[in-house]
Amino acid sequence: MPHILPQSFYQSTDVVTLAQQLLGKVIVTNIDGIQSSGIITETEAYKAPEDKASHAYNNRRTKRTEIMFGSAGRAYVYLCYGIHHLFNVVTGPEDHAHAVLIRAIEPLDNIEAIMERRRINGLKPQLTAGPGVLSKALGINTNHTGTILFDPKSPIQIWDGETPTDIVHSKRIGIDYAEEWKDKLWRFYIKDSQWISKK
DNA sequence: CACGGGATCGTCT
DNA sequence: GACGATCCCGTGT
Repeated sequence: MPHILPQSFYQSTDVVTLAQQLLGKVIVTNIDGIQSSGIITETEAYKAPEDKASHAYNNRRTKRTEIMFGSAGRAYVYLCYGIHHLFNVVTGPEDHAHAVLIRAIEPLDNIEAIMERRRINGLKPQLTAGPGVLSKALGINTNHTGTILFDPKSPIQIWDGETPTDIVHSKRIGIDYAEEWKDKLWRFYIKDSQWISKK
């Protein structure tokens, strides 16, 4: 039987390994009375304070980044380019501003609702492959920042799933400004999946 | 299929 | 006042 991931899952100090372990897990949302879910197929690790690609680089604490310094297993959702809501999982002990950006999912339950939210009719990668579109597909927005992911009563939860056999490691997307940190192979995706934002 | 650019707004300087 | 941890659509090949 599948079970919800406990808070202890998120508490590891090794965010790079956690990003890989999240592949195959299942995000379940219960938002506006509609339940839907998807299998995580692509992730990226962000490791403040040293990681220049992280919003919390150099332990920069602002109203926006504060949640990343809190306890593990909560959602960090922020607005990107004024349009897209990007969903992250906060990991590590308190005061370690680690997070995993979820970049793509494979639609699982209530695909009708997912297609309706996306205004796309058809099961193709553009439906849920990409950090902005997966949030839209599951109904996630910035108001969900702080949501506890290990509570079955929460609007966003993450459940156990099938562990993938082959994982591809690659550079993170869209962080060219991060100098030496831009070349870290901290983006991970399931090799055989078609639900990937970019090969 | 590769590219180039516009959309759009909260956040931080 | 500038700029994104993006996406989509238009153009040209």
